[in-house]
Amino acid sequence: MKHKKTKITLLEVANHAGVSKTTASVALSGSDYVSEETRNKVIASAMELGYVYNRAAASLRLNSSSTVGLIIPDLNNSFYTALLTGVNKELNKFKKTILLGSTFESLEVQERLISSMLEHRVCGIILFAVLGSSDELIKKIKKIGIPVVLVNRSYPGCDYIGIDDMLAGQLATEHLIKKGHNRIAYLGGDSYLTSWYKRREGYESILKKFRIEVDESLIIESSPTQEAGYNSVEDLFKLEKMPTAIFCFNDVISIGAMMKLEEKGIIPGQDISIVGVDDIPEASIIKPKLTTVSSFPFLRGIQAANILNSRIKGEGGEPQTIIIEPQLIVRDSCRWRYEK
Amino acid sequence: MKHKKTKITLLEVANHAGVSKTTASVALSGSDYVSEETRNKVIASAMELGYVYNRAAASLRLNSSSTVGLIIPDLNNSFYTALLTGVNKELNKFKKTILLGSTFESLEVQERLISSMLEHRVCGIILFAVLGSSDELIKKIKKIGIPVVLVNRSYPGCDYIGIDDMLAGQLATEHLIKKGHNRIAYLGGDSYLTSWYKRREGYESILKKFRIEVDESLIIESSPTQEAGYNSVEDLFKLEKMPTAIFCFNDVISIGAMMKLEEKGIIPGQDISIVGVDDIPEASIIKPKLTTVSSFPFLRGIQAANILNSRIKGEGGEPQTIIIEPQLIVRDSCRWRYEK
DNA sequence: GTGAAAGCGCTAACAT
DNA sequence: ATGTTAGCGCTTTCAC
Repeated sequence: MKHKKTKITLLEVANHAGVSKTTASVALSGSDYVSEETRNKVIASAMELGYVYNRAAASLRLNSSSTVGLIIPDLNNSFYTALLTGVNKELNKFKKTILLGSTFESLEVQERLISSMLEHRVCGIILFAVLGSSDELIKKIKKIGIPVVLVNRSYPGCDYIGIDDMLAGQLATEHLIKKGHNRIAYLGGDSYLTSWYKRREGYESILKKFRIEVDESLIIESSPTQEAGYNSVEDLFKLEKMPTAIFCFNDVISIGAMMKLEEKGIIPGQDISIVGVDDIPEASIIKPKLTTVSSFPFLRGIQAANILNSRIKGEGGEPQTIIIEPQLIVRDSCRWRYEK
Repeated sequence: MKHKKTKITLLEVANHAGVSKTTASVALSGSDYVSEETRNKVIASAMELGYVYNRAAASLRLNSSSTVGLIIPDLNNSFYTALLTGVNKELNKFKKTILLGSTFESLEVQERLISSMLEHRVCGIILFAVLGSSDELIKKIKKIGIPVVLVNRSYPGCDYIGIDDMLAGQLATEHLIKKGHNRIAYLGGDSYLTSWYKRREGYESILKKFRIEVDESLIIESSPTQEAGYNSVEDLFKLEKMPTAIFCFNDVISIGAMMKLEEKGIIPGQDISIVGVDDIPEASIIKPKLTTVSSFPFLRGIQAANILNSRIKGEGGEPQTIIIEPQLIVRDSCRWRYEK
């Protein structure tokens, strides 16, 4: 265990097997330009010598690696973890490894992360861009020539796996209205987010459909985190008249909001109705169980990985835009409300 | 955007700046063996040409990369995500990137993952070994000569960041006993896990201390997942006499158990008391809020990253064993129980 | 079916 | 302070 064993190279394997480097390489790569017999010989030698394939060398030669960069804003939001799980699961099948980066909502970190991945010669990037990302960033990656799959925003020339955010807003709002609410807040999230804007459009369109006036004071922005959700409820209390229902930008905000409401003695699902978006695992753990609009993070992760993989293999065609239809999941956080 | 731009290499940057390749390399690496003036010239050229450092080439040359392998069993367990967050946060500081792998509790996947990371020439590995891992595995990595930090088990020659599992078991059990319980189950987790065994030791030691007989039928094994926790509660119902309290192997099991209990009309924190281990974020979201013994996953992630980093830098010394003292976090899932 | 040889982009002696 | 040079281990024509 003391002496540094000098690393075994392909050449040594070849020598040991009594073939050339080329043959050894070909044999190990599984191509069938070698006889079965030779291949077995080579494999046996590799095993015996404890050969470890050097991907750095291969990457250099090939000018591309077998790693995929995945960049998400926040490891503590289960939405992203679910996405990550999907990506991971699918990429495994293609024998690709994930180079992971969490930006923690910082533009600067995101910039660094992307540079680093480019330096690593990742063969593709799945990017959940942080709030306020410039187009420059994406342009920079595209210029290098590696495929990019976007999850939360579209950009010309990139594949995009999104949900129909407007519909998400509509589903949530309509559910609330049908439960008898007409004073519905839209809580949390940032107007810089395309998704925020679209969900708001959905929200307003339904209000209009039911001839309910849009009340700007019921639209409250925040960052898209649980903590922000918790804090932003304060703004609701400042209103002369509390809403009877809240459509939250996403589930983590819903959870934060529910906690604050409860602290203030307002019981969610009883005194006030709540709908979130995403359907993260916590949504069915919290009490009352959260009614939410699923945005299928796991599924999107799988799809993102698949599209990226086909791009990496050079399968061309126009950039794809996949818009998944969100789905209302009714649980226990909304109650009937009769006219006061 | 059409023509493939041929990649800029260090040589081209050097030429453009009117210096040699070496000088360019040294200048960019931030060493101060070049004049400030030269460095600036080189940096300017690199920027202008859009140079992207090729880590594959550097890795090959250096025979080591700037990536660290992190292997965890389950991305869907927040315990691991918290650990990951800590590792990620700390590694960022050292400009290292995470090559992530989730084994999903499969030995075979773990094997593949480790091989892959070795091929990538990661400069170190943080390993949360899956249940049933053989020593061979770790031996294999050590033979390559890269440092390994273990999180859930110790192994000669490796650093280890664990918690005092026996104490965790004691803390939980004692809390329950002091609340008046004397029929306490130990639910979930697998006896193959060192941590399971140690927590059981703690559990039994406290029972003995209070002269309560150990009842084997109250010790129920399962895999360490939420779903398993949910299912294993069934076994409790089969007993002639239900326990009045449950010490769960970890928080996800507690959560699963609580869900099942509730479905059966037994209200946790009221009809039955529950204590978990880990203190994952969900513990304070679920209702009743879960009383648990914190195992400080985030902190352990940070420490693991730190130790690994110092090993990578070649800082020697004996393998460290850091045992963090778990801490009882009292919330709402345990109630006083008076003698019937 | 197999081998010889070139070269990917970088770093680190060593020389100047 | 800067340049010359020799590989790191692999894949891939192109011969045979």
